[in-house]
Amino acid sequence: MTHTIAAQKLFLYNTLSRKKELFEPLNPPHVGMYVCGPTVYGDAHLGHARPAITFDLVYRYLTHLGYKVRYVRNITDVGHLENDADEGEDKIARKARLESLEPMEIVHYYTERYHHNVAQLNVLSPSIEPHASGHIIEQIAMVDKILKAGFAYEVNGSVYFDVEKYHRQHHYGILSGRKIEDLISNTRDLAGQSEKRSGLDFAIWKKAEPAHIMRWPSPWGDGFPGWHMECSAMGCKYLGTEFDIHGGGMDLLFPHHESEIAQSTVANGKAPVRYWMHNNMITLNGQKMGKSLGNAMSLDDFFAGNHPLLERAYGPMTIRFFILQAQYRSTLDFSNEALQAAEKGMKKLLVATETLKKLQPTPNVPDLGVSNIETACYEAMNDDFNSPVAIASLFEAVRVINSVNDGHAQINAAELSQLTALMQAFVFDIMGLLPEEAGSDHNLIDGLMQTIILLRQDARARKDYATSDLIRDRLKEAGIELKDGKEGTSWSQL
RNA sequence: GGUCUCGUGGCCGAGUGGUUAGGCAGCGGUCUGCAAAACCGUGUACAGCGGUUCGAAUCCGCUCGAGACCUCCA
Repeated sequence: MTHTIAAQKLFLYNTLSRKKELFEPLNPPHVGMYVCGPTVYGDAHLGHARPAITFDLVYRYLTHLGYKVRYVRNITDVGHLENDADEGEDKIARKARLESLEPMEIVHYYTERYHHNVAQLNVLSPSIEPHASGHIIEQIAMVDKILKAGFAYEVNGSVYFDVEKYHRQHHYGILSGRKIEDLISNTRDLAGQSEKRSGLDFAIWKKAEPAHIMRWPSPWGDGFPGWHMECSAMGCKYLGTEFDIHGGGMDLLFPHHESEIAQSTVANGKAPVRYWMHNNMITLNGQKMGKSLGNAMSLDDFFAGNHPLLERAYGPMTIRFFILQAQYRSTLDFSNEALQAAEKGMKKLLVATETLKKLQPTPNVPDLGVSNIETACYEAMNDDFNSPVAIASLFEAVRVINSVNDGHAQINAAELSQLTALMQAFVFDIMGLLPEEAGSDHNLIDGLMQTIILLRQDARARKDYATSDLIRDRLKEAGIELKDGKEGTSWSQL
């Protein structure tokens, strides 16, 4: 078999080194992967689909190669402040206040909606999905460790990480490439309002004001953990003090991931992550799509076509394919034209997988080059998950399938089974595309259609084209397309 | 202002020293009663200017343009 760990050398781009590196897990065949999940205070938008699908692809491909992946994707439900400089209101708490709900009602509601959306995108469920609010004890323990190590200080019930002290012994900026001198000079002056010794410092535990609902007792009084703490604490709990892959959006690179490294390094005595992976943003008219920018398009709106910029609705698989047609480290600009092109291309690919099932092998015919296509698919994926190049190769396979189906080429039995396995692996298992839902009443419709087709056949035999065209046109209006092929007429839903 | 990334044909999007990316759209052909689908063929693409090189979209420099991060964001 070609798709084994031993046979494939996987290179991935490590943000830490800014280079593509050979992937060598700490404890093969096990792989630990942590990905920053959503803060559940609002509906998931197109931007959330990017990391969900990107790391779903990583998860699926690693699994395909034979790795045993423990995939942890968290739910942020506490500590993520609205404005910050570590001064704003908690995002969840704010939403709860605005809607007069318990914070956990907000969390539950949006978590379920997130789950529903990513399931629509055929994103596999992670191995573990920890909530920040369920790991307060672990976070307190970590804050305590950092304090004891001397890299944090308590002020008035809050605990802050001392970035400058950390930087004297380690390297703050190792991930983002930032220079601490620049950071110091660029940090907003808080005009002495802050308890922090330096604007660079960040809260790892925050005192809860009396009105603050989301609060837990701690050695420093009632409060809540700082946002960066959760990933450090939960990553460590489920994947160990050092694990293989940490993923997330590029916008989390600084300060979130940089601070995670600092916290974990101090608490555990070593850098937590070997390979950092960051997906790029989805843009709208060239500008990043983001909640705070007010240009986010929710996934529900997308699937329903309810947005002024949408010419019509797009299915979840169209969005998945659209995202996979760009390499995850490139920005991807939204447009109706691009989405419609993606939709057509995907349909062509999926139809070919159906056509493939009907192909018959021919004895003693030369190879059509399926092995080359297979090799190209693996090489693309091994090159930092280059899904667009892999998809380009799959279209080569589509050409082969259709040529055989049209009788322009013949395929031998060995290649036919190789091709079948290849398409199953890459289209469905790795890319995670789903065939169009046939619907539970497909058999009923097919029965009706066969009758209609028979009647139309009769009309055509009599050269009564007015009738045959009327049938075809009316069906098209109803969403069913007829195609007259050599071996009779077939139908498909538009 | 600082740090960084990017600018590829009508649209999207790979490639990163010499060799076809691919999809969508367009054009021509085959097939078809006509279509659709499919197949075959078809595009003086690499922001501009200069440099390195036998050779640059690919390396270097400058110019212009766009974006990201530096504050919450996937």
